[in-house]
Amino acid sequence: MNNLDGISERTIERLALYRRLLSGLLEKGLEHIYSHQLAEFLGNTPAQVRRDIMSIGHVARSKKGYDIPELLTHIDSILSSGGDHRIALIGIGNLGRAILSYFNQQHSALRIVAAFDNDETRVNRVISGCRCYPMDELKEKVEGEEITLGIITVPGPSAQIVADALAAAGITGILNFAPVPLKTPEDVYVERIDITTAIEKVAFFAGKWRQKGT
Amino acid sequence: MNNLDGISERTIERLALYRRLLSGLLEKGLEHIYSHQLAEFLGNTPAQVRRDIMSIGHVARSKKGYDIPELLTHIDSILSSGGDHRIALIGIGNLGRAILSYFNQQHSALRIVAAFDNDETRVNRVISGCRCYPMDELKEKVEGEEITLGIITVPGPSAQIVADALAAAGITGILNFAPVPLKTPEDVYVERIDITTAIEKVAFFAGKWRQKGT
DNA sequence: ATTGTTTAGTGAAAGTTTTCACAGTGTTAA
DNA sequence: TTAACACTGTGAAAACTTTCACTAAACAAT
Ligand SMILES: NC(=O)c1ccc[n+]([C@@H]2O[C@H](COP(=O)([O-])OP(=O)(O)OC[C@H]3O[C@@H](n4cnc5c(N)ncnc54)[C@H](O)[C@@H]3O)[C@@H](O)[C@H]2O)c1
Ligand SMILES: NC(=O)c1ccc[n+]([C@@H]2O[C@H](COP(=O)([O-])OP(=O)(O)OC[C@H]3O[C@@H](n4cnc5c(N)ncnc54)[C@H](O)[C@@H]3O)[C@@H](O)[C@H]2O)c1
Repeated sequence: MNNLDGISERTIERLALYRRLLSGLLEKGLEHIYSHQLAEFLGNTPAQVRRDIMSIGHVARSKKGYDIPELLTHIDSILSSGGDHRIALIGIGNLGRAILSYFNQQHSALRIVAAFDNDETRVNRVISGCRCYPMDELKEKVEGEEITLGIITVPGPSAQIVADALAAAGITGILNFAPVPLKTPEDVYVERIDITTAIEKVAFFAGKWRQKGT
Repeated sequence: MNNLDGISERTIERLALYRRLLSGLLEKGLEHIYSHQLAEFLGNTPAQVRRDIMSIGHVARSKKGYDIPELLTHIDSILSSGGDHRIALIGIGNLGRAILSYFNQQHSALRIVAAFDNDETRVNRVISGCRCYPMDELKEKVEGEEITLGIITVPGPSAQIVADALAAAGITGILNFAPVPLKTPEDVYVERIDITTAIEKVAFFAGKWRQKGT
């Protein structure tokens, strides 16, 4: 399922963090960085940093730490090796609009190019530079605009229907914010972000820690 | 760090899902459920369901499946064993407002009772039933309202400052949406949700799958 | 009652991820 | 030129998580 080329799912997540961090450091004019510095920034261990970097086959030319532009280019090439993606967002509610406004300020390789909703008062306009369409144009636009990923921000009860529509339209990856697990064909990769669960988890562990020590 | 009472971090996340699911099933009048049915709903395996349930020390009275009200009560007692929590949200931007509107429609044990921002045009009003205050009232309100958790929805560059302020005010758990890792005292539990990273991950794996098979 | 079926509970195996610890090597300073 | 040092790359161990596979017990049907 995962683990392409010996790169684990967790490592991919951290590579995205390294990229963002390195990119910022580069802008500040930094040229080199040690694994322990990266670890310090990311809150993990130097050993993990080295193993992550090792797993993409990177070899530092010198022992003055990693060459930032080189490493950045390398990580970038791994992360973008899945190809370019154009994204559709379904569910132009509070969360959907927040994501639209955030996302289309930045990021060039990953762009939300179309948004959809079944509430007709929310469509046929432009939000944060993104065109909004009714649901019955989904398949047409996905195919026409060569959209490959979908972000689901509709209420739980509608999420499966939307996922089915996305899969039928030929999308291969979904980011699901609805608090329900989705059933999709095997060739659709699904990632879920469950904000409510995350808060419940914090509540549990924060409470436990308060009761005990560390 | 984690694994209180032999309950792993992953299990806690799934318990939150079981709770939500069972709660819905109970409302539909269902009384019993088999591990394989739970697994079907959650997209995992019956063995994992049984192990999760076992790990909280639950014992099914009969073999007709789990008694839903009983199991729900038990899971609830575990998840709420961290105590009640009142929550502060910092950063009344697009994402912050989406979370406010969503959260205060539901959930009684976990409530966002105050929101904060350093932009004075955004404070001293009520959004989705939640009072908004300027940052300099943070400590006072956290102490006065007995707030124990914080949700950070400010831009990356401000997140650490806000985290420091929350920790100083005595908060024990943080949910961080800003795309930067936070440094906090050991007795503050931090969970991060990184939407950008999640999309990059989907892009990577969806792309890879498209290139290969499964 | 008896028998066959089905399911929860669980030790042990398998799989995954993180951490340890050290060999090898570039770097620096004398 | 050499010696001391510091850091990377990595095999191996440890820690954690999931899955397998079997036992025992409840249940249903006869
Ligand atoms: N906002 C949050 O902070 C938050 C937190 C946790 C979970 N979520 C989840 O995220 C999702 C969106 O939350 P929200 O607050 O933006 O909700 P919202 O009600 O503001 O927006 C939902 C949007 O989806 C549209 N929609 C409904 N059914 C549809 C369908 N079948 N096809 C197309 N569009 C449809 C609605 O018209 C609406 O515009 C929900 O599943 C919610 O549970 C949100
Ligand atoms: N909106 C999204 O979909 C999205 C996606 C990925 C990440 N994020 C992250 O979530 C966070 C919030 O995103 P957003 O879209 O709501 O941003 P936003 O700009 O709409 O809102 C940020 C809010 O924080 C306030 N703020 C800034 N500095 C502050 C400080 N020091 N103290 C108190 N308040 C302060 C601002 O006044 C503003 O109201 C950001 O870190 C962003 O990177 C958001």
